[in-house]
Amino acid sequence: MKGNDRVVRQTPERKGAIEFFDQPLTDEGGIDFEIIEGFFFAYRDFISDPDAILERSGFGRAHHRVVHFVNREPGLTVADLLDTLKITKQSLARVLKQLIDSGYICQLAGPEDRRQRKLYPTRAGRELALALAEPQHQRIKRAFDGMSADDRRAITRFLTGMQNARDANRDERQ
Amino acid sequence: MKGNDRVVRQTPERKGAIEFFDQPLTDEGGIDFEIIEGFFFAYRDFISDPDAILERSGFGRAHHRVVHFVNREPGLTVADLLDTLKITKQSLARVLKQLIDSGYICQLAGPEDRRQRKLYPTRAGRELALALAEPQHQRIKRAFDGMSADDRRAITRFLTGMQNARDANRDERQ
DNA sequence: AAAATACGTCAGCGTTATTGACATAATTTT
DNA sequence: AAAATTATGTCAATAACGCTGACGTATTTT
Repeated sequence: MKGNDRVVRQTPERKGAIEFFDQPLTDEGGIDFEIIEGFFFAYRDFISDPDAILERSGFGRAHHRVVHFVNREPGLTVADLLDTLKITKQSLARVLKQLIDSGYICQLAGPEDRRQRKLYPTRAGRELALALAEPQHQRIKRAFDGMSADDRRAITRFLTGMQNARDANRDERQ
Repeated sequence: MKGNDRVVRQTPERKGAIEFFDQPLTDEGGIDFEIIEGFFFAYRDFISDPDAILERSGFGRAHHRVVHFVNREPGLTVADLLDTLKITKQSLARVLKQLIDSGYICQLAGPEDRRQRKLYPTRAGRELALALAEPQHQRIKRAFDGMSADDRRAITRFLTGMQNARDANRDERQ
């Protein structure tokens, strides 16, 4: 942190000096605040599109993720899904149950290991996934507008680079 | 959606045919599922860094956002903050109160309009904001590693393009 | 036969968000 | 000056989504 040049002292209600800062935090230590904020706003707006659709079905973001990944990889097991989402099975339980009960996802016992529940989207489930992806696709298309192939590759690289190393060995959760 | 080539029918427990899809959703309608997922994973991991720090102080993500924006724009009013965060004042209330009570943020009546509460970070507040930004900065640096200036510009453009148009006229919330 | 695994479920809790209603102080309008 | 509006604070109830702990059941592995 820089020196005290940014510090101001005042005595509100005559109750002893309170030290506070009145200068914007901009580039202390070369930190990319623009990117940090840009990421926050971009993600929030990105997620708000499907939110509006989900509301009509009485679902939330958690349902979105489940529908998305089950469509992306039909036949994945509950354990696979937990591993992808990094949540507990108790958190998944309610959401998954609702999606199954509403007919968006169905379960089939694993052919080799019958303890497993392999998850598949129904037609409604596939249509929901597509409907939810559509506005996000449009938003991405708009953001990509006028960009070169190099630029687009850079963005994919960036998104990958921002992620934690995809763990080879699953971490064991409860 | 494409034809029925991806549809499979089975009769689990002999209870009538259930239609489900067993092929991964990949590029239906040219949708960028990689980017959609990349954004999800990237943001989740990006946010997880400060989470670990916040936990120690007993704070959450909501506190993070408040501390961040108050540091970015000292002297902003409660209304400004609500407008930036797009949450209700009731949601902000508890979080802001905790930050004030813990000495991270202080309030001063507006000099022109004394109804306003202008928000400023204390020294602890500034230090917290910097501590929270640090791991995010490192992550961005890592993702940017080996990228050209053009590439980096593309990413900034992308993050801006993904955002909703910054509303000139505030929407009135409760 | 015993242990481990995959999954489901009950019960309780915390954080963050919501809506609605109302209070207070300060400013603006009439 | 009185009335209306504005900025903020607060009480109460509710919901979504995550957590931990504990236990049950079917199936597979040892």
